[in-house]
Amino acid sequence: MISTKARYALRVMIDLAQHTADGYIPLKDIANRQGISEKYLEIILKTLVKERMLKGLRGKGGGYMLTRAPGEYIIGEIIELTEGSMAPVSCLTPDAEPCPKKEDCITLRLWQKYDQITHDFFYGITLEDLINGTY
Amino acid sequence: MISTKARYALRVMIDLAQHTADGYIPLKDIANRQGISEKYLEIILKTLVKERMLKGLRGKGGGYMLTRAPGEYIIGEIIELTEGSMAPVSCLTPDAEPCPKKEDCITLRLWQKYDQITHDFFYGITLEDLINGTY
DNA sequence: AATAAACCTATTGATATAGTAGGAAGGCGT
DNA sequence: ACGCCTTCCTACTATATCAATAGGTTTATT
Repeated sequence: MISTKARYALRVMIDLAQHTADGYIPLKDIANRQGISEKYLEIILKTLVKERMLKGLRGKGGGYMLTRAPGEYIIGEIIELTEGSMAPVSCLTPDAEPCPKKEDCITLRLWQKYDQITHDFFYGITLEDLINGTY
Repeated sequence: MISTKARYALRVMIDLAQHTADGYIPLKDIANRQGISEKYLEIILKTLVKERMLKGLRGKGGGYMLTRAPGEYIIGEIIELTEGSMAPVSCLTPDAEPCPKKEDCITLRLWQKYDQITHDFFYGITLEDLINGTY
């Protein structure tokens, strides 16, 4: 189940994409529009800034702003960034130690296939697609 | 992320399917073969029995047994039974109260599509497919 | 009667989630 | 220079879920 962190992140990105013309957007505005606690959003935006998904400017007239065009943001990237790996089982996470039962595991292929499907889906859609519904 | 409950359940079902000729299989045998704690497996098998996925027989010579042919078990059913809904977000679970922002929600369609893909994948594979690799 | 097995209720420790609190640092307008 | 606004940073907390454990009761077979 995808947690609020990734869902909120996505909603923030959409919000910013819809207000690119307005320059820097304060966190307060986003939080109000989206009905999310300011303090909690702060944590989420912190990671997005750290990963250069968006930039923040402090002080009066400051706020947040996208660093790329909406079409350049992959939905899968945003989710993985805030949520961690989307792997359906722990043995398929990037940092998982190789499973000793790997060769005999009948379910491994199932999870791998589902992992692939998931990846293909979320990496085939951009923020622009999401907003325009072209997917 | 799919939890151990559903993953263990699947492994138990596979184990039982591979030993259908041996009559009732004691929990201890399954736990030993799969390397899972007996006590924890008990909890999982309890739900599977309650939902008629398999039947248990008490007493000496007892154990667990499938109630259908492996081809009659849908993987998605087994997962949902042990894990609860596979919905990617809480607002898409069967018992979710209708979201007030439903009409404006830009991400709703994304989650619905992914939910559909997930459903199609796991409901298109049976226990028999899983064992034979025919999927 | 002894034994072996499923069945049942309750408890625990660890971890993740969602959110809160308070302040420090930086940039802007007057 | 000063005050204001806003991001940035560290730490804390309550709640829920996950994974597992413990101990006992019932049922069937030999």
